[in-house]
Amino acid sequence: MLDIKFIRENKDIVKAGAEKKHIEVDIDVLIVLDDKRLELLSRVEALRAEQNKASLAMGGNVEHAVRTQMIEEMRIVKDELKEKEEALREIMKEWKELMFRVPNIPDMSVPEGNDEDDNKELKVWGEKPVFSFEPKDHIELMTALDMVDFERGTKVHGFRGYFLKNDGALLSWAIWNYAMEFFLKKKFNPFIAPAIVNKEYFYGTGHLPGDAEDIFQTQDDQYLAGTSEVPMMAYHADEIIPYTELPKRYLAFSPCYRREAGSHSKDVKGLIRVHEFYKLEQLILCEASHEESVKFHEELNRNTEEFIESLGIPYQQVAICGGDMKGAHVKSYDTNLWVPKEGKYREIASASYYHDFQTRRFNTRYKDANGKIYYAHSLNATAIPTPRILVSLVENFQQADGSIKIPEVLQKYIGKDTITK
RNA sequence: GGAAGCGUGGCUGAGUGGUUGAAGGCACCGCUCUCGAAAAGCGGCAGGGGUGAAAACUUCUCGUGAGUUCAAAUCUCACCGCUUCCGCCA
Repeated sequence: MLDIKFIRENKDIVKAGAEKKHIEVDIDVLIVLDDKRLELLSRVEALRAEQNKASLAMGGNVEHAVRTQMIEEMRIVKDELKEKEEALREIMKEWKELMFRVPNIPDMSVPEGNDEDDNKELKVWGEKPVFSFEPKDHIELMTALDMVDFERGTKVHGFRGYFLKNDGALLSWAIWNYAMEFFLKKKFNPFIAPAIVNKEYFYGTGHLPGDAEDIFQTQDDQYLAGTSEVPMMAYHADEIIPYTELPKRYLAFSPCYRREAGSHSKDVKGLIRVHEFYKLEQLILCEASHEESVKFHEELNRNTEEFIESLGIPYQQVAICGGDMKGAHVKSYDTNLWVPKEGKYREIASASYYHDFQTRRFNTRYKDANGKIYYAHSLNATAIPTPRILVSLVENFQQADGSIKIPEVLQKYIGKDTITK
């Protein structure tokens, strides 16, 4: 959410931002609506002031006749007040809907573009493996090694279902344990977050109203979070944090649920795109400074890079272009891992910052050294998602005999150096 | 799931229709006193919005929402949450 005052004073910047993101929203209509809102608001307040004044007078000793007359007068005020309040409510409904659709302004450094094909490659790391044999995909590899069961997964869970089993399960635990140790060295507080979250908080992160189709819903009007960003941002909703406690640095683990509506034909097989997965997420709340946001954004992104580097998987780093960016984001980097069988990089992690766009919606503020109150800045970045990471892991480290070499850093967590039959 | 009770400021706790945004206490921040500290005394201390250059004026918020009333923290209804007891349960 942007500040309505900012929107009024910086119409052109806001319009240009929406345009860069290819998001349609009529700022002029919003401002006309806001004019009406302010007009009604001041009338409502004037009427209330009258009412309060009379009420105050009537609290004291008043002659009966005067009192009766006052009540009569206030009846008229009341009728108009009711009418104006109703009108204001109607305006506010429309106003809020529009305000939720106004996107955050992308940073100058965000590349122009329409979709993910226009994302800008920033760097590549690692040597792509050269195989002396025809490499297999992760489905074939993991099935042969009895690490995964898609057939029964589909039987039990439905489309996109899977069971991880044996070394597949152990490898997942190894990654979680290693990742916990790795990221906690970066001074995060570890959390396990709920995935069932009240609907209102999805507006805070920007997942609603835009992505409603992609979110599972319970019969109690709670939604299943597709990332712990939602519960972790909601954690400090409606709070004023003392500046001494900033920055807040959280490493949250949670299951993640995504309906993948609209991607029915994409990645229908394997572990790339599933409805239920697990993710360790980095999240930071910091003071309201662009420089701080940029600093932490680079840091979070670098953490992810370092983690992937320690596993030894080749990756590509891209800056998300305007047209591929979500409404709430100021800037995003994606980390894409090499998938040998597909011969391309696939997304594994995403690091973004939001300035105070999310915290305005969550009403998460902090008090600085002078006692002044500001909306905090928020950032988040994937630490590691499972099981998607297994795709690149097993495909890059497969051997001619179908076994999989375990990256050295993971070996102590799984107790072996190779997964064999 | 059933029953009873309860939701007031950072905490505690008064307040059952009219100068109550809310007494008192604690915590916190200034100042006085002191060599310093403690104690004591004095003062300050919620957040949001509107108009305004500012001073200031004004409005909203006592779990949330709706209602009754000229007027609601106080009355009514619904919802949410908490506590205790029973039931069920990893």
